[in-house]
Amino acid sequence: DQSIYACDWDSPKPKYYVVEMFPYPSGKLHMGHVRNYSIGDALARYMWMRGYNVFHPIGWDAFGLPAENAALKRNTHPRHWTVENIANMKRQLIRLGISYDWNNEVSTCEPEYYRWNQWFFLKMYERGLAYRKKALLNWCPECATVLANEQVVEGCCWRHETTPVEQRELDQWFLKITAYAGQLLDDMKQIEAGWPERVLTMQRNWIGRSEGAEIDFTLEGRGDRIRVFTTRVDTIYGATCVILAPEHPLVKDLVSAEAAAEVKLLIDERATKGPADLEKKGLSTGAYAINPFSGERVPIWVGNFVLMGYGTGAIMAVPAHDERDFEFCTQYGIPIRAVIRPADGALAEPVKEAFTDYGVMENSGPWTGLTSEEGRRRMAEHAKSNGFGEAAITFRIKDWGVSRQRYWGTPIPMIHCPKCGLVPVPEKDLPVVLPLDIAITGKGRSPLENVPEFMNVECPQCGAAARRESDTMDTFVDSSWYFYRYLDAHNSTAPFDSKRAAQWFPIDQYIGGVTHAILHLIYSRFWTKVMRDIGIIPNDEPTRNLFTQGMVLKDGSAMSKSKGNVVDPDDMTEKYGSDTCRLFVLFAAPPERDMDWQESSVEGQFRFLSRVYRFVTRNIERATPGAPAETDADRKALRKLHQTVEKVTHDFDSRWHFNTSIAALMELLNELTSLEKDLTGGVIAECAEKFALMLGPFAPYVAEDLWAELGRTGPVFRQPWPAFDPELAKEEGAEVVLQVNGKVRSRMIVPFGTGRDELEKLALADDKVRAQVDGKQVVKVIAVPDKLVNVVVR
RNA sequence: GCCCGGGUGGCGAAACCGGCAGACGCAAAGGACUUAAAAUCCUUUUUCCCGCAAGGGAAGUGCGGGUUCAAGUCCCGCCCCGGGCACCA
Repeated sequence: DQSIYACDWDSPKPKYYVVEMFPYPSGKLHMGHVRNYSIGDALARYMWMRGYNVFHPIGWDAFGLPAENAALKRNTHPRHWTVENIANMKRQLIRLGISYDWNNEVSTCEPEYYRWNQWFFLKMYERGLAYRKKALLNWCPECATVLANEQVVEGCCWRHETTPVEQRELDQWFLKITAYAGQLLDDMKQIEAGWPERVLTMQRNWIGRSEGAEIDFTLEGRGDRIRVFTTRVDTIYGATCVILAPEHPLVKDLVSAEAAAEVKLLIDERATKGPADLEKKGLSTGAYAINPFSGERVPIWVGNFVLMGYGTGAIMAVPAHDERDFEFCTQYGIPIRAVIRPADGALAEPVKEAFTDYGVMENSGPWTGLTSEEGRRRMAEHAKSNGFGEAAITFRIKDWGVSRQRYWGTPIPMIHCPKCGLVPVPEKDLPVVLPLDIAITGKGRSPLENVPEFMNVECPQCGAAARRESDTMDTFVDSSWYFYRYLDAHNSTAPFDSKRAAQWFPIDQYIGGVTHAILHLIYSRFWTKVMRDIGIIPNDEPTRNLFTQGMVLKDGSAMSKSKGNVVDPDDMTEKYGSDTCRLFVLFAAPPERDMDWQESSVEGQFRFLSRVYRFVTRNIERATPGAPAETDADRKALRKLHQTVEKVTHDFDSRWHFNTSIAALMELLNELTSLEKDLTGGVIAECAEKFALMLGPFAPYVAEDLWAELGRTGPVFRQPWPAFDPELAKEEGAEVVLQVNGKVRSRMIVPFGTGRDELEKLALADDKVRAQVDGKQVVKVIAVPDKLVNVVVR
């Protein structure tokens, strides 16, 4: 029964659909996956029947584990994939009736995939888009490893809940996604029609563009300048101090030894507390800075709420017009001075709370009287022409830290030479592959460092003894471009064929979970832009349309192994079969909505499929394809059939609400069974055939079976999608609802297209309408042809 | 705090452009078939009121207002649930 999708690369009507696969460590699918796949597979089968060649490939995000490494199958990282697990998963997919082009399977854990990851990395390194720098990172002393921000739970390690996380400064590799921040934002124009609004909003917030100015304050007594970023230059006459982030490089110079200890405390405390429950704290450095606009001398403070990673790491505090500054300055008795008044009000003094809206500038020297908008623009220009600042745009997004001190991941292809410094691995030496014989302890630095055969190399430049970089790449690197590799999974001279990519990209439809809105979906957009700049693809964006399905929830949260709330589809398929299982998840809710796990309606889906099967098999003797319709029942059945085809086709073409498509099929079956004894052979044949075809995308096995029962050959998804005849689908007449004062009182059947005047006349002649209208004055009659008549009385 | 979703029967849901609220399914109740059970089929099923009945009436889509002949749908103001971001200067 299993059909494998094939792909004709030169198809005139190619469609490229990618359905997200997020594999499950044990090699088992859970119901969340079944839902994703049922949606994607139904769509793929439908598109196929509509004459598109659908490329519906499969990939394994293998977390960098070499597939051939039998020694590592167990007791390594729980997310590891193994050969057996992948094979097991394939068996499960086949059992669910989900088919793929196995020839284009991509495994991101294979050396060939490493090769191209590394190739891209080196291209980026050449262009200055990959760089190494010291950065502060979360460090768990117990695990002796770096933690991602998401792995820090309430200041402690996720695995050691009582061990506070420390901040350590480590050399790490970064990809310069910030260089593309503007494009990532601007190019949203190209995709906003096809992406869900909420994903775009999340990305917009994440990129966090803000327009303002950078202004230099001069350090009193030294010529140094402190550059601050502000979105509100217009408030600069209200700046009553300058505040530096604790990590700001100037802080060391400005504070005494004992104050330095306090600064360290500020840094440590911030590392262990979320911003929400961190009080604003700070200390004065004793130094002063000169406001370049007013010439005023203001104190320099250090504040724990100023972030080194955003803007310049220094701010001018304007307590009268910024809530955070207000809070800080009130606490330390720093003066508060209002310089913006509401456009229709007076300057609020004394200042009781920050006024953060735009207004009119006051007490601002020559700028007094300007609006905030004008002030922002003109003061930035002024700063620029006088050499103490300029208009500036700042982004919230930070460079992508790709270093991982883990075994599972593509080795970063760099060499540390004591003489030459950082040396890239020459392209001819790629791929750098992971050693297979390795002990994973879960402790200490990367386990790779304990493997001399891996670590010790000759410097490609000078030949001296050198060491490899032991960091591996974040596995999000793998997922950033896997869907390009699908097009050309076995290419060994390039990541993929550029002509093919130009033909197939952007992806027509990407289907995945919303959980990746700001991780995977932003990284893959970035990667596409880099590949475009390298010159191997023409497109700016990877995906024209994105569909985010809802999660499958159990006990209020998404199914996941760590929560221990997964439901195994095996039990259901064991009992009812995979078609029932698929039908069930599709019927329970429309695909974009979260779905709370409730198994109760599964019986209904099973009954439905059984009834379809019985209806077809018990009537098969009578079916005479091509015979004309004879009875009234025939005509009714045909009408319902064509209405159903219309409905299901429409659902597929517009919004994929498969729950209503399935409901329509159920209605059709109900109608057919109630008319059954009066149906003649021709209609039975047509209905059974089209029913099987429409069932194909949702319940492929039963559909194939019925198709064979009907004596037809060839797989259902190779048949053309059934057409409908709008004439046959038409009801005999329009049912018009008769309302009096907006309440339904009666209804009537009239020929389609009956005019307004005629409708009004008929309505007013209706007994039930007359009973309501009697003795009252008819004020107005609204008639909507083929729909309703509303008689308004007083 | 800000930004997205969502709130409709006992339950999952439908109503796509402002035009019959509750399609379809589950569960429940009653009935048919059966020695019996399972399976299957039929009937009822938003709530309340009037009626022996046929039938009729009223209310009803989180809450309060509004627009309209007509509002689950549009507008204003709230409440609750879920998600994302959160000292971003």
